[in-house]
Amino acid sequence: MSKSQIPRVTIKDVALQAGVSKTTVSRYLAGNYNELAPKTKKRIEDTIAALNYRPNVMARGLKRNTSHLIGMVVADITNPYTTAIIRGAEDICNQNGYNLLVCNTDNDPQKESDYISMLQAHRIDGLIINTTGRNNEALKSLALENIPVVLVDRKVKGLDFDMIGVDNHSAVKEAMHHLIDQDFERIAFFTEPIEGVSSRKERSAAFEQSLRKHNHASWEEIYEVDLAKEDELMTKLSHFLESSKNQSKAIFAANGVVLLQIVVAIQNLKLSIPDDIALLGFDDPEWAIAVGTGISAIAQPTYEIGVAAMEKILSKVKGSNMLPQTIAFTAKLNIRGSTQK
Amino acid sequence: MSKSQIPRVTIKDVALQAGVSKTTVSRYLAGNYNELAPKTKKRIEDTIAALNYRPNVMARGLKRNTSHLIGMVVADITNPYTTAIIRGAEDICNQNGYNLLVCNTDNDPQKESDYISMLQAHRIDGLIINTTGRNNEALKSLALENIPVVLVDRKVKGLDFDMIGVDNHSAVKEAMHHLIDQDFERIAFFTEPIEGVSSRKERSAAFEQSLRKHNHASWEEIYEVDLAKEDELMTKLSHFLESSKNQSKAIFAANGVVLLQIVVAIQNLKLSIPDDIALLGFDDPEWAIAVGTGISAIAQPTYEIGVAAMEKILSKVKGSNMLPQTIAFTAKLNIRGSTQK
DNA sequence: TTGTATGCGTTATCAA
DNA sequence: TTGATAACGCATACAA
Repeated sequence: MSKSQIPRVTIKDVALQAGVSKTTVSRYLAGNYNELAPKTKKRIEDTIAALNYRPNVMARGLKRNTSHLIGMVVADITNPYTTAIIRGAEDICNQNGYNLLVCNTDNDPQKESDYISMLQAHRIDGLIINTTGRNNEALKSLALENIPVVLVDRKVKGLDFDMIGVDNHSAVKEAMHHLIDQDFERIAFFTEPIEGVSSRKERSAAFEQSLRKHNHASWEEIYEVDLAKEDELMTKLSHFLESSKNQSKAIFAANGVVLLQIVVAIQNLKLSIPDDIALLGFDDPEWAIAVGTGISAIAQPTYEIGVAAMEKILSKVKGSNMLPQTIAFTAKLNIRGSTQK
Repeated sequence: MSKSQIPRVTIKDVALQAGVSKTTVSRYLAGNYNELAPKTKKRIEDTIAALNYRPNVMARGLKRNTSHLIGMVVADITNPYTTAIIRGAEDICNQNGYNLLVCNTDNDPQKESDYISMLQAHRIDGLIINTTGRNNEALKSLALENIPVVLVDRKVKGLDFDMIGVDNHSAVKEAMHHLIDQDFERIAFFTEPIEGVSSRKERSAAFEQSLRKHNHASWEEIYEVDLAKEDELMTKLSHFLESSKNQSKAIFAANGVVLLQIVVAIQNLKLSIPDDIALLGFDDPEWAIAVGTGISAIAQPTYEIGVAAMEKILSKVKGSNMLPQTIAFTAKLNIRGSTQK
C-alpha cells in the first residue's frame, strides 16, 4: 500500500540541465526575454520542452500570494441554469489562465459554510457564489481578506458585492401581461421557499404587482413549495385545482426546477396543457420546447451571466477598484403552446 | 487600480500570539495532541479561533507534495449525465477534505489537452476524466508522474487505467429485446460520432448484434450525427423516415443529448410519438417522463458512478496499488408510452 | 513537552 | 546579461 514518490521536475532541474541559474530560468518563465541572451533563451526553451517541465503553481502561488484559483459555489449543480453559467464562467476563466474550483451546496447552508472555508484555505483569488443567503458572515470575512466576491442570481441584504442577474421585474411583468391578455380566470405562482433568496422575492413581488395593476389582486395566489418534501407540490397543486374548478387557469413556475416538477405532476393527474391548465416557466430549459406543444418560458442569457460574473471577478483580481454594481440582463419571453388557448 | 495586499494570518502569527513556537502550533494542526500540554493546546486553540486562522493549503502542499485537489475533466457539463456524476464525485471528495477542479472541454481535444496541462501545473493528486479519446499521450504523462487516473464512461485503448461505467451491452440488449417484442418493422440507431468513444462503440455494436441475433440483420441502420452541424440530424432523420414509409418504426437514441434533439426534430415534423414513430433513449433525463406519454429510456446510476470514480481515485491517492479494474454498473430500462403501440 | 533549523519550488532583491 | 540569496507558509528531523 505504499506509494513511491516520483520526484517531479523542478526549475532547478531545468537550470542544471541548461547550464544556467534558477533565476535565469525564472526570467524566461516570466517572459522577460529582453533580459535574456537569445542563445540562453533558446537553450532554456529546449530544456523545458525536453524535460516536459511545468512550473509548480503552488510554489508560485506561495511566493506571489495568488493561487490562480477562482471559487464557484453553486446551490444546485443539476439545474441547467447553473451549468450554463458554469460553462460561461469557466470559458473566460480558462482563457485567462485561471482554474475553477466548483462546489455544489445542494442549497445547504452548512455545506456552503464548509466550502467557503475550504476555498479560503486554498487561497482562492476570487469567489462567484449563488448563495443560500445564510452565510453572510463567512462572505464578509472573505471581503475582509480582500478576496473579491460576485453574487449570481441572488443578492444579499447588507452585503455590498457585485451582483449579476436578470431583470426579474420586467421579465415577470411581460409574462404576466401575456397571461392576462389570454383572459385566464385564475393565475397561480409556484415557487421554492422565498425567504432569503432575492430572485424569488423579486419574481413573486412582480407577480403580485402585475395582478394588482390589472385589478386582479384577489388572485394573489403564491404557493411556496419545498421540493425536498415528497408530496408538498402535489398537495398545493391539488389545492389550487380544487379551488378553481370550472375556471380557466394558468400556473407561473418561478424557476426551471419547479417547472419540471409541475409538468410531471400535471402528467400524473392526466390533465392536459393548456386545455385543462396553462403553464409558463421562468427559465427555459432545452426540453421546454418538446413538452406538448411547447411550454412558454422566460429564457435567461445564462452563458452570458457566467461570462459577466467571471469578467467582473477577474477585473477585480487584477486590481480594479470599481464600486460594486448590479448588472441585470434582459430575459426573453418565448411564447409557445402551453399558454395559447 | 492598485490592490492593497492584506496580509493573511499565518502560523507565525498564531505562534507569536500564543507564546509558543511555530512547531508547536504545527503539532496542534496535525492533531498530535498527545505531544502537547493540555494548557498549551487550549491556548493555541483559542488563538486560532481569535485570529480566525486557516492553514495555507498551498504552503502545506508544497511541503507535503500534495495539493488536495482532484481534477475532473468532462466532455459536456451541460449534459445532465455529467452533472449527476459531478455531484456524486464532489460529495465524496468533500467528505474527504479534498476539492474538485472541474474542467469542461466541450468535446474539444485541444481544450482537453490544455486543461490537463493546467491541472498538472496545479499538482492535482488525481484525475477523473470523461475523455475525448484524443489525448492519450497527455494521460500517459500523468501516469508517469504517478498521478492516478480514473476514466468515466469512456475507456481508451492502450491506457491501462481504472474505468467506471455501465454495462452497455446488457442494457442495449434488454432494450432491443423490448423493441423487437413490439414487432417494429424498422429500428434505427442514432448516435454521435462513434470513432474514439468506447461507450458509443459498445452501444452500437450491441445494437447490431441484437438485430443479427433476431435475424433482422438487414436493418442495421446506424446513423452517426455530428450535432454541431446544424442540419445533419434532420437530414439523416428524414432519410430514415423516407426509407421506411408505411412501416412501423422505432428510433434508439444513443444518449440523452441525441434523444433531446430527436424529440425536438420529431416535434418540428409534426409527427406523433409513438403512433408515427416510437422512441427509446439511452440515458433517462428527468424530462423524459414528461414528453408525450413518457419516453422509454435506459437510466444509468449516474450519482453512483461519480461516487465510485471518486472513491477509486482517493483510495489510489492514499496509496492503494490495486491493479486497474473496469467497474460496470447495471443500467435500468424504464418502459413508457413512447414504445408501446 | 517544546524549540531550532532546514527545505519544499518559486520569485524578488540585490549585486556583479 | 546573469547569478547568489532570501523569503513565501508550512512540516519535519533533530536537539534539548
